[in-house]
Amino acid sequence: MEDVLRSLGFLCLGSRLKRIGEQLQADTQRLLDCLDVPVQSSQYPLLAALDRLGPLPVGELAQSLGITQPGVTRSVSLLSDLGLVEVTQSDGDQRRRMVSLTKSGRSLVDLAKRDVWPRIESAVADLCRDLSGPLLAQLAAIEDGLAAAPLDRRVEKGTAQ
Amino acid sequence: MEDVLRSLGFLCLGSRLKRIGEQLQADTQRLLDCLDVPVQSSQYPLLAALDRLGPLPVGELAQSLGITQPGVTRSVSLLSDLGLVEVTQSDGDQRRRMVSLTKSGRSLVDLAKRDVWPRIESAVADLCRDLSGPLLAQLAAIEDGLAAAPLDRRVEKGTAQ
DNA sequence: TCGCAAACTATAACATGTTATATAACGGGG
DNA sequence: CCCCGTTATATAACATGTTATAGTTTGCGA
Repeated sequence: MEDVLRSLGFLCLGSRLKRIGEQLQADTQRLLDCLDVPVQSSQYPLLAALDRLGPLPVGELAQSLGITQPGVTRSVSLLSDLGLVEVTQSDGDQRRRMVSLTKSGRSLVDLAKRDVWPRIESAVADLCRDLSGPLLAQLAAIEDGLAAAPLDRRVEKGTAQ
Repeated sequence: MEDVLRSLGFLCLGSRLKRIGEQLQADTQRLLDCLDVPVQSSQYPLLAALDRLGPLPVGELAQSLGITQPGVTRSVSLLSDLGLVEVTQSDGDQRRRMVSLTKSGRSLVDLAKRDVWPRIESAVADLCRDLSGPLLAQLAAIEDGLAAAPLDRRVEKGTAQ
């Protein structure tokens, strides 16, 4: 069965990038499920942003993640329900709501940084190893690579080094 | 403001690909809006699949697009409401529902193939021109390129050649 | 040939992005 | 000093992907 998105080349590049991204996130999610962490893979960028940049107001968090403010507001309230982040207003400006990691969020991030993220990163790096040449060829290689061995199968290989 | 996804490199590649894909689709949507076509950019792959492969049952359509069957079912019913595709059961197997372009869908695709898709393709090709090197570098170049001149600004340049 | 597992599609529930808009707080100019 | 535009966030409505599951047909095998 012909892969139409691939055949269309540049024309539907956006759809194709989204499709590959979803595949990667789904694979990552399976990894996380095995490791018994209670957060969707798509929430990690937000946690990583707070880890790297410290407490931030909603708007700046949105900017640093490259998504819109309503998206951040929703993720924050989700993570807040899970007890991983908290929202305070201590600042002088009552409009701004500072988002920060809770103790529990801090622990999760520290654990992830030590045990989980390196594995994921090495699995993805393994997938992308030796890629070169035009973008579309690299994308095709990633798709083929994921089809041949999903990320979870690349983790052990990656950490064995 | 640091771009966290970019800093994280391979770790959040999935999120980053999705973000770039969404950006491309949004830019494409703006192009389509100018040209007064009544369909979201994300529906074009389905129409293109029917154009390339002819009438297909829902399941094969899903396979050729690399998305799940419920996603196709919903898009088909949306496009069917717009009168662009139709669903028939003529086949021997009563479980299968063949999806095909209507006359109106055929016209839209023909028009798009002649007037719209070449412009989009050349704009994206322009964006990706001269890309080379490691994947992450190419992605960064695409993001920078889109920030500097969104797709709609690249159309005239592209068609002028 | 009857029954039941497999195959195909539809539906429900959810995830997470978007745009548009409402609400509340800030702060400058008359 | 108050009004009003600007800024920050929340909410609503929608788009479109997913997984899980229900409901029909089909067709094989006892």
